[in-house]
Amino acid sequence: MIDPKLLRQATQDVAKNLARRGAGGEFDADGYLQLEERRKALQVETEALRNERNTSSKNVGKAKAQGEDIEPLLAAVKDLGQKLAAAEEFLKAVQAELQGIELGLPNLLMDDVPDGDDESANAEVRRWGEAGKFEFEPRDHIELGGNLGMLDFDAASRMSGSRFAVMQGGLARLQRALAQFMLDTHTQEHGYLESYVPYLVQAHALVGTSQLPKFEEDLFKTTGETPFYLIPTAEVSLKNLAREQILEADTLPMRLAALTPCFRSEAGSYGQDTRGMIRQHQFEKVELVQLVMAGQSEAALEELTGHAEVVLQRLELPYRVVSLCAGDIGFAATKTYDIEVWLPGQQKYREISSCSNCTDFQARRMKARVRNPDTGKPELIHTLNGSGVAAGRALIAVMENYQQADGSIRVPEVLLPYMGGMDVIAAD
RNA sequence: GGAGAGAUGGCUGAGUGGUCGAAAGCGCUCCCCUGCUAAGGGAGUAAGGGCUUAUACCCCUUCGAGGGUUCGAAUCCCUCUCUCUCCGCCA
Repeated sequence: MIDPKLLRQATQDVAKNLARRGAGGEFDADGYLQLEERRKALQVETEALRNERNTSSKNVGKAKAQGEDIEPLLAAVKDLGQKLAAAEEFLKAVQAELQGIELGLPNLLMDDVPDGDDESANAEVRRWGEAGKFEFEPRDHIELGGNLGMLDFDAASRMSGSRFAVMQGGLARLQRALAQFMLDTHTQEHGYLESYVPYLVQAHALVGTSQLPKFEEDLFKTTGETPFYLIPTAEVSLKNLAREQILEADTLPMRLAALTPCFRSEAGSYGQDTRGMIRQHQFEKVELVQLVMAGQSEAALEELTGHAEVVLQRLELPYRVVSLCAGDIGFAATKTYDIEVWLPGQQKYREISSCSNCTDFQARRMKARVRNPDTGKPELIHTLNGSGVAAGRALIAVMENYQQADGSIRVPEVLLPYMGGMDVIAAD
């Protein structure tokens, strides 16, 4: 949520910033200001009425204590209650309407976010590694996995439908090895606290991280009296650890990491990446989260992105980092770097990590604060997150980049300790 | 699933209809005292919002959540949620 104070004091500036997002940034500034005018009038009126009622009631109490006749006092406040109730109802409605608007507005963009409508306008920041030269025609992961007999989409679809995969044998182990390696790297070298967190959360947690109310269709939801949502990313669970907390300053920056499955309904992505494991309803991901003091989030974004890059560097996977343009950047982010890994089978760079600075946008929704040691006052923290990285996509990248002419897959050096002596994944 | 107990400020914990946003303690901040340290004395210390140039004053809200009774609710009534203990079941 954008700071409501900013929203009403610098409405046109906010509108201008949001407009950079194109389709996602619609904001009826005039309508908002009108509504805000009504809110102000109603709130002032309501609070004045409440003040009157409170004072009167106290006088009743005093009079009663002194044994005076309270009947005239009671008569004086008789119709106050009704007026107050009516005012409160109006105010509540206007506030709800305002909040609805506020919850639907995306975060303000940082100035250095490039202009543009879609991913074609994303700006490449840097490249690492040499996009694979093969002495043979590289296969994609679908063919590789199928030939190995370790990747089965048919079996998955028979029980679960499309966008699921079954992996077995060396491939299943390779994914586990990747996840372990990533988690170890981040916890042992980058200072992240390994965390096991709920995979099912309630709506308010998702409102906090801003998947709700706007993006409900992307989520899986359970039935029952209190519905649960399956987390689309561990970002939700990790960030909500700070929900409704006033953290001590010396606990920041807080670096949190978790390996979890992620569940996405992929509504609206019909026809995109229907083949293979790129876009699944369920996938494993190591997520990195940082909770920092305001003012430190810009540096933290660079750092966190670097942490994700280390994983790809150790795996010797070529990648590039792009800064997402205004039209492509996520709802909660003020700035996002995507890390795209080279996939020889597609001859393309594909997203494997997305690292975002969400400033105080989510913290405001979650009421996640820190006590500023200088002022003694609570202030909103800044939240950041990034994949470190998506295990399913890392598996694809390893398969395609480490494939050999005979269709076997070499195990990357850094994964050997996790593979129980297996250095090549080959068909039986 | 059954029975019982509970939910109050950063923490512990008192408070059963009216100057209670809330005793006391801990913690924290500042001051005093004392060679240092320890101990001691004093003062201050909830959050959110409104108004506002203002982090000043003033006002409103909040004692798990939501309803209700009342001129007035932390306190009474109803519903819900969560936590703890015991039993049952279970990985």
